[in-house]
Amino acid sequence: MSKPTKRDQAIAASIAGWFIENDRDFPWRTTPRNPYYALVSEAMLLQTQAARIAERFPVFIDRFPTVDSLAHADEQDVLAQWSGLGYYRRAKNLHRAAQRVVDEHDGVVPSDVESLLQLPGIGRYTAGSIASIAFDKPEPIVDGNVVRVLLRIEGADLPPTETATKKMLWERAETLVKSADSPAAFNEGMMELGATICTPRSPSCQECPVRTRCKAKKQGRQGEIPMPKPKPKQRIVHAASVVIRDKQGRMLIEKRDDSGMWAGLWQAPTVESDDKAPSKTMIKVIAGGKQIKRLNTFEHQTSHRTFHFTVYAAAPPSRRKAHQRWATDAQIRSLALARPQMRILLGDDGSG
DNA sequence: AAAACGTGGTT
DNA sequence: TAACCAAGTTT
Repeated sequence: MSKPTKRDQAIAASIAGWFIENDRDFPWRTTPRNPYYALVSEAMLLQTQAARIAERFPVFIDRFPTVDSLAHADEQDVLAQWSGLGYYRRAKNLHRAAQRVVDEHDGVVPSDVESLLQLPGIGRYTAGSIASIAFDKPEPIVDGNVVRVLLRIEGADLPPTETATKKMLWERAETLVKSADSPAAFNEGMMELGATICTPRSPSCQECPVRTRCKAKKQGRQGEIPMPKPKPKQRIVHAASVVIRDKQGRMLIEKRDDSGMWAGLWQAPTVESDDKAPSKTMIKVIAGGKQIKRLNTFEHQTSHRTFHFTVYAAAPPSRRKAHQRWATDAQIRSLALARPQMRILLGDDGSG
């Protein structure tokens, strides 16, 4: 770590001071901060905008108010609380992390980065985040917001995903957080600044607490920094799901594999195929051999795939397959479902 | 090192 | 509208 300059100290003080006056009111921002809330909110916030989590966090906490309650919950119940949020591995990791906190740390969320890093789903960012925000320790954090803010402040036209760039950013973050009076306010301030002022496009530089010290602004290049990230390859997947109700109105559902996309979540009987839509024969097989009727189609976008879903209806088979079960609407609402299946099974398109 | 992993907001 | 990207981690 390099020695902080006068400019570094001024930047750290400006951003921490700005945050104290301009923090948004989120349910995990209690006074004082609750380390369990930090654990849960950080898991939810990975790659997800804070405004979206604001509605889901209180519901989750209502269901699992303490580390202990989360540790003793069924994994399916935790996953169910995650329905529609995506990256479902975060929920499994959070659940396991809570169990480890109970088993190995007497139910107290650890405050040091070393211990935090041992917990599943907690990497360098999250460990630093919990240590600094919940415990006010001078630990650096670098998330997408911090990358953008720091590269702009330095006017550094560097590829943000390169190892050398990341190394430099972590060092700058460390220098700055160690020169801040409140590491918590500085780190949260960096992210808040990136989320509300120093936005990816059309940043509000005139409202920025470090506008006089920002090299990108000085050069008028805040719109070009950071360079865009390379985007992942997209695959097209065709999926057919069959809605099957028995006489009592229950629906036939099955559990997905424990690995890969939507691991361990529930769905209507579904086939997927890469190149072209699944054959009618194949769909009838998963429908239990009865005649099928096409209901509707829709697209679903994920980070690496475009799904073309076709939804069918079929009469109930005389006998369900071993891996399938019948479930009432109420039961289905309490299961872990990915967005497309919420739509298929519950008629919930996510808009409400 | 690169790919997998979800879903929705913003411009 | 179609990019672009969000409080990243794991394999």
